[in-house]
Amino acid sequence: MPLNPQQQQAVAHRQGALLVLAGAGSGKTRVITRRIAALLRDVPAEQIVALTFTNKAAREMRERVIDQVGRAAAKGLIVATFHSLGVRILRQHIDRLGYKTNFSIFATGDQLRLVRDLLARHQPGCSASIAEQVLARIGRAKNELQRPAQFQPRIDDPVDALTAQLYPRYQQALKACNVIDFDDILLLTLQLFEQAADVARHYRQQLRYVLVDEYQDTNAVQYRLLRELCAEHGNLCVVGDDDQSIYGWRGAVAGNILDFGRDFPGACIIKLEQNYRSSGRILAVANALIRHNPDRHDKRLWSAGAPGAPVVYRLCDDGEDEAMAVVETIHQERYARQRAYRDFAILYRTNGQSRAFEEQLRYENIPYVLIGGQQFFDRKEVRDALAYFKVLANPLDEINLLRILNYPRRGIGEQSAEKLIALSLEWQQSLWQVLQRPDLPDHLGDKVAQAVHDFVSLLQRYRRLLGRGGQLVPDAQALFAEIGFEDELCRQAEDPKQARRRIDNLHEVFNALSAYVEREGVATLEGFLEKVSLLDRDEPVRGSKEEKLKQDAVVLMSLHSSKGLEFPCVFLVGLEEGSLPHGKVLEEGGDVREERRLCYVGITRARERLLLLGAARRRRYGRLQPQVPSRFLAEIPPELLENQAAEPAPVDPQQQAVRAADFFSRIQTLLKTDNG
DNA sequence: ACTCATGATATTTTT
DNA sequence: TATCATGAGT
Repeated sequence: MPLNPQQQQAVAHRQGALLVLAGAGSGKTRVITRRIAALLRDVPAEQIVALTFTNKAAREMRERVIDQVGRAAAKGLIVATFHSLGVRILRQHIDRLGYKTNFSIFATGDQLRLVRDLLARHQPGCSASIAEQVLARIGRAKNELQRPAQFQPRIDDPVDALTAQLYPRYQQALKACNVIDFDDILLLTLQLFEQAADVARHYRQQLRYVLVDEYQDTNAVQYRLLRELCAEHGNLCVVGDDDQSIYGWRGAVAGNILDFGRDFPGACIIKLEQNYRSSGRILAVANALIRHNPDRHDKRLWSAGAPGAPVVYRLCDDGEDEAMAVVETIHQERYARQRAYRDFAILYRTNGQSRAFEEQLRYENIPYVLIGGQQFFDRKEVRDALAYFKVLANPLDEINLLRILNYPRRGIGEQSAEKLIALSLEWQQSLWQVLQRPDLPDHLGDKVAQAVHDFVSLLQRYRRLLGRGGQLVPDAQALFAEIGFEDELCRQAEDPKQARRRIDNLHEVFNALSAYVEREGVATLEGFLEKVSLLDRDEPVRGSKEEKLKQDAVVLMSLHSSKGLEFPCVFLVGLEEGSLPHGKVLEEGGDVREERRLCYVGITRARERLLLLGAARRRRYGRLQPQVPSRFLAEIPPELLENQAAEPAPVDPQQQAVRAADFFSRIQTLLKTDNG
């Protein structure tokens, strides 16, 4: 299909700043990839950098560029996430900021544990749940470019007061462990550019054409980073949609995209308003809703296609009724249009809302996948396994060292661990150094000291092995066999099934490791950890979002997760005050506009059919409460919606036969797979 | 060190 | 209402 005039204009643009306002479904990715392909004809590949927010987006973008220009022409082109580019730069130059270049990256679990430890040490008797709040404030401060010195606690805010105390200590502790957290990746890269003029100059000269996808999601640090990068050449092309800015709560600054014209005077601004995804009726609803937001780049999505089926709003009695209505419609649509299960998505505001739908889908034997919730690399056994890897790569990582010190149990109890930490503080030595001291028996007793000694020599042995370029996968497996990791998993499990799952998860880590080894020319533990901690897994791991979306199953996910995806048939559920817009936002005087955008994102996921649902009553925290329909419904002119009565549609016999057939085929597949 | 009871708490999560 | 984390008790 040829490009439309606006798309062509965006592709052809060369020098200076360019903002492409790409409405939902307007062929944004095509424009970026075509533009990169066009640039590659005039500019050496290594001077072009395209930045995305997800590894998946980066991977897809690179693939699509390669499709157009060939692998050879794309060689040297940088397509990366902000974070992976940051890590790449930091691995080269972070010593200029006083860290060692073998720094490791903390996952949120590691961060939380550190904050808890600090809290226990400096503010004993604090409720533990406060740690999460403090960590969130630290994260927000970092996203807003506030280092410990700049942090301004709001008066009369106890969490802020605590954060002001802990933030500097947190940052010190990270540095002492030679560790950086996620937000540091960007913050330290910026700091590097600001403090090391030669480094900044080097990258400015190397990266002469900068492209950014999903610009509406950039935060203050990313914005500054881009300014630094483009300070000389000014060749910055950003693509995004202010109407789809839904990460404000994480520090994204919608103002970045709104003020682009002012920030980069002379910038060219192009709007992509032709939509290639949704039916006319769906677009009409989307436009009607988003009009209610002030402060936006005015856009009006339009389609050359047909108006399509009516958009339905259905007010249900309660949550269960809502779930039944959804399932009923799935049956009808499958019957009438021969749709696959994967054509349907159920979108909600909060993950907790999935349950009623899961129950109903299960009851009807409809296959479904849940996206979100606990991620693979967040599971305890996986984190424990990774903790070993992290310590082998960076023994200064005290948090993970403590995590594995007595896991699996080896007789170094909590008392002894406390003692060791105290000694480390007293002697001003890292924990790793303390563990290696010959005089430990004097402080811990012989038995414990022996256990510590065995632990240390185990780690040293494997460190030496891996340092000499041993076989990554067999060595790792040998380590876990030696420490009895799987035995520990069995011992802790409540039932054999759980044990099996956990062991499978552990094996999945090895699979990921060997996939990494196979892919990479020079495979190192550090390299693997980097991939893992940036959530960058080239092979979609079992249970990942990519993997799940491939199956033929109804998809359940939060509105946030749905951004960037599309489905023939979308159910947007829980359209009630308190759910969407979310109650927390209403209570705390939050940003209702962002909730509106969230709703808009949900609507624009639909290609052919869109159903909006809500309940008149809902169980909330165990109480049945009356619900008020979402204000967003009132913002859509009634003539654009088909109101459906609450009573379920009568079931016709033929349809019932289809349902029965579905049921039996499910049973059969179950029987087949269960035989083994 | 493990189990059980109690009580607090309850958004969204690209890296 | 469900979940989780913590603390008392074994």
